[in-house]
Amino acid sequence: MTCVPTADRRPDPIAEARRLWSEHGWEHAADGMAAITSLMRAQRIALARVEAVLKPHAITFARYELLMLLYFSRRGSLPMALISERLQVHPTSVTNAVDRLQAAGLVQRLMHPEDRRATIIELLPPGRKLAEAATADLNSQVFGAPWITPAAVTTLVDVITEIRHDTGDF
Amino acid sequence: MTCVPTADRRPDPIAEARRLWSEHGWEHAADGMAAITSLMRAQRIALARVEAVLKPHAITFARYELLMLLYFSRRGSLPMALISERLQVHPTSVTNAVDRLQAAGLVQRLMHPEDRRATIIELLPPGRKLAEAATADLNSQVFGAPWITPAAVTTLVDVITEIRHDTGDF
DNA sequence: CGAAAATACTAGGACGTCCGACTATCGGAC
DNA sequence: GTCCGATAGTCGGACGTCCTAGTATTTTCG
Repeated sequence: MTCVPTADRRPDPIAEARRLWSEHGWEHAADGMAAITSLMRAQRIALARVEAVLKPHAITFARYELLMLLYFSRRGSLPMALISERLQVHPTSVTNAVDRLQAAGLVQRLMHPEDRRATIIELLPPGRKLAEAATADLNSQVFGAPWITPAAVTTLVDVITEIRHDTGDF
Repeated sequence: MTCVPTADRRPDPIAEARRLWSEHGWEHAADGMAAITSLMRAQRIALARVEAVLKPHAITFARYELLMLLYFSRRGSLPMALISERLQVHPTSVTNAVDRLQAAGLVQRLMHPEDRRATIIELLPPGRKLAEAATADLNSQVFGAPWITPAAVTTLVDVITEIRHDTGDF
């Protein structure tokens, strides 16, 4: 048992909300509410941790993800539409990220040789270097750090994978 | 076993990334990377579902949460500092949300009778009405909907609660 | 009692995400 | 062959989140 009430331990706001939901006759929706609220909060916590590590590299998680996608691609370049699909974000979000990465000299826009509508984004050497350095830091300080038990990590991935699959995410 | 490859089922981008992480010698960090990436994606999916239901009410989830906090308070009013603490968001985010709620006539700013630094936010009748209507919709269409198995929902909450607790969230 | 530290809130700005609208370009269908 | 729908990207705007000041007050303490 943990959770011994101490002066500096505030009660969990989400557990409180869940209790209130039940008391108001919304028992059937209490867990769902708690799940979604938890998701929102956990995402902000995780993002803050990641961005703190990324900050010295002058990059954000959104841009890091794009960089890694290019990093893992065979030619080090991908069309924007494919980036949008893989990252599962709106095309305008990709435009936004690419603008900043390009301004930082990390990637380059090239025109597609066969489809003049499409734009190819190419990872430049500085971008590749930054991707490797940032990954080393993230792996040691966040992804591979024991901030939570390994079992819980895999459980989390499994549950979310189920959700994502059931909601047609892939 | 699910996941039979079909023409309209793209491979899971996160599972792909996890595999690449392992292949590049980052096995120790692969699960952590997958967990955080999953969290980011799941949050966006959940938020999109919630906001779709909230849209007809002309409100966002952030403002809905603030409204519900006031709704559950004894006097129907709370100081901004307390709202910031309970919602676990930055004070400026509360200012932002209150500005919009006030503009919509859903809440009201009052000055604290004893501390002239503080501001009390009071839920107005239209705000209370909207909170009830929005909750009814959310409970039936999202929170209480079988978008995922009940067991998975509670597992999700449990795991995230563990993460939140371990990271000092409460 | 008065100065320093803590607290409450707001202003301005950076970012990411999405939506709707708009311009090119590609591909079929007739 | 030409027109029309689908596709690729970008632009402008709305929002939420955070951070860094900056202004009031209140509290603490020398």
